[in-house]
Amino acid sequence: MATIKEVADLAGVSIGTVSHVITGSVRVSEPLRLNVHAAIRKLNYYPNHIARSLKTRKTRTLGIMVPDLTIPYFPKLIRGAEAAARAKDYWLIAVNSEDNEHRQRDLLSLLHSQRVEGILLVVAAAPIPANQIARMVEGGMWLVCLDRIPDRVPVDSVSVDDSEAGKLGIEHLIQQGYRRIATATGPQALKSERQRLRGCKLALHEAGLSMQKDLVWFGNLRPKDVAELCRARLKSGVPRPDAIFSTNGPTGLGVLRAMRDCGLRTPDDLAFVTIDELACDDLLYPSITTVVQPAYDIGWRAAQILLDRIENTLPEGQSETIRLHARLKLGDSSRRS
Amino acid sequence: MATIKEVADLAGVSIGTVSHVITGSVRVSEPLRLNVHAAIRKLNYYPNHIARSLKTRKTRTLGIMVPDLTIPYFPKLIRGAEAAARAKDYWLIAVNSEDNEHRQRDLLSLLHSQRVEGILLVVAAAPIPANQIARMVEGGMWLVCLDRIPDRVPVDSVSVDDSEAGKLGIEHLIQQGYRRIATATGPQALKSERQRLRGCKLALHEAGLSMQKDLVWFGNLRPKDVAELCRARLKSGVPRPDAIFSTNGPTGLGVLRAMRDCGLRTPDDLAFVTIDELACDDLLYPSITTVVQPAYDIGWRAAQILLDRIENTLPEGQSETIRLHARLKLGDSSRRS
DNA sequence: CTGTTAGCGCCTTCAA
DNA sequence: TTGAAGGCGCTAACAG
Repeated sequence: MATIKEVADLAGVSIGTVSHVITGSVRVSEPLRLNVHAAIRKLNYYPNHIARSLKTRKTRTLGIMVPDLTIPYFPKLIRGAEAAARAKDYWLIAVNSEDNEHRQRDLLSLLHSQRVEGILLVVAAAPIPANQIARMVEGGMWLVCLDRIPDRVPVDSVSVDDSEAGKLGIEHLIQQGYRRIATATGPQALKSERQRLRGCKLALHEAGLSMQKDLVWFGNLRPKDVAELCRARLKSGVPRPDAIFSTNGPTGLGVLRAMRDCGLRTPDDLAFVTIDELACDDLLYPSITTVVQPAYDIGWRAAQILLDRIENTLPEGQSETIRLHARLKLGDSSRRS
Repeated sequence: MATIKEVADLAGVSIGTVSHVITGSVRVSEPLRLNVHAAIRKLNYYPNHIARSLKTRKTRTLGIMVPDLTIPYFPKLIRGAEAAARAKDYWLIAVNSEDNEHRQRDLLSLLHSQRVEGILLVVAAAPIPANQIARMVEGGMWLVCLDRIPDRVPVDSVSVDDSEAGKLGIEHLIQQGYRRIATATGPQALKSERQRLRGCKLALHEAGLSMQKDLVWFGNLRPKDVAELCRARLKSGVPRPDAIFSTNGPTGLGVLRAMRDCGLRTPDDLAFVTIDELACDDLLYPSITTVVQPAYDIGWRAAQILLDRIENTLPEGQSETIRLHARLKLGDSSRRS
């Protein structure tokens, strides 16, 4: 691969001049500039970012780590973050923790070693190793948590207002006349899931109902597992709920599969609402009522904060906490039966 | 951020010794080794990959560029590639071209500048700038094309056997008794789409049918546009097809939306088959018959080839061309009506 | 305006 | 087994 020296030799100038042309930091006379550009093209020269970064101690690169690219929510997050990064001439590299805390640790090191200037992190759903994050921040790396917010770690964070999202869904079901509402939720290691569940409880209480123990179904983020769990609940002797509320997308998918497997139809047999849009939910018949998270915005806002941190335009010593509103998208699955 | 020098000072050794401990390339006595490790931990030291790469001229990093992370097919590709990379202790960074050729050019430069050791590329669907790719390869960058294969560029490539995939779908519909089959296809700038269409034609001919001009619907990869196109076709005076075959996922989504909007049900009103799995297609009612591409495998194989190139274990001067088989996944949407 | 030069942090001979 | 030193390719003073 061509180096700046080869370009300089071919153009008959010094490497300094080539560098000036490339960075545009110093004026260079037109003829030399053209010479240099010609040489660059002829040699198919690409500046070595690695060397540049070593020198400037800047990479203009952000990292984003998500648990699973195949959950539609995360690509949306990434697109939002990417747009914000690009607008400030940063670029974004994405990596995948697969909800594995060891992999998360390794990838955090990797990103750190690659000297990304900041990290957008959706923590892995494992028992969250708060110290991984704390160490990172102490190590001088800017970090913004998205979507899933770790407990007890003072760190910038952007997510949907989880409690509100849960409340929104349950309130809607209550308003539609449902009373025996089951809640299917994900890993309680995640604060976001706990908060959503809290929102559900709140909504029930405000309506003079209580959250029945046998109607809270603790699942995980694997639709297959959730489906199995739900099939058991839906088949068991006890009276069926008249509605199911799911606190996240993958869990919701599992619920829907279980309903299909049990031959139950929504909303005729029981209503269904979920937090997080399911892929192609508009094509499902009947369509699904959804508490929509502003995924793109969350990614965008988080990247904004990260960039502000990097460029030092945010007051230090206090962390930003942004909670965006969820929105109810009505479908047929929660029609009054 | 701590440097190797600080670690050396704290541990009371030279930077050479620290380097030896880290790389493990030279034996270091146990006590010193422990000293060094203690210092590393105390300083929260992360080796600077940038400096290391500059020195070793190796980054152990692969890049993958896809057009759109929100199309479910691509994350699967990425996971496969990531698995293969990880197995050889490489890591993979993903970027997004948004099917924009300018962005593709910039990102290719960026990846090159970042000195990734090879690139997995799903080309943007724009009029494919073959010279972008050729230049890259001439510039000494290893490149493997996935899924969408550019014309006339000798480059390693891995994809599904497109013609076969098209043939598979149409043959199935014919076998189910459908005769008036419309084909909805994507951008013809993509060789893969042309090949798939060719496969369709082939299957029709072999069955003694011909491909009618008014039954080939040229769409794109935006479901919204496709839906509009299809609505027009389905409403127009001419007799409706008795089946629709879509040559890719996003196009297929558009077809389904159009059918829904027109109040047409599958397979009662017309049958439907698509290449590429739709998200949660098992939940759609009725379920969709799909020509499934081995997405994970494609990513995996492509990364394998790329790594083999990098490690120089593949004969030079000829390019690998891998075509994997598609598989028919039966659903209800193509039941004999 | 152009050229020279001193590192950025690390790895890797080579010598001790 | 350990340390010293050169240099990877580039940028940013600084000198000319």
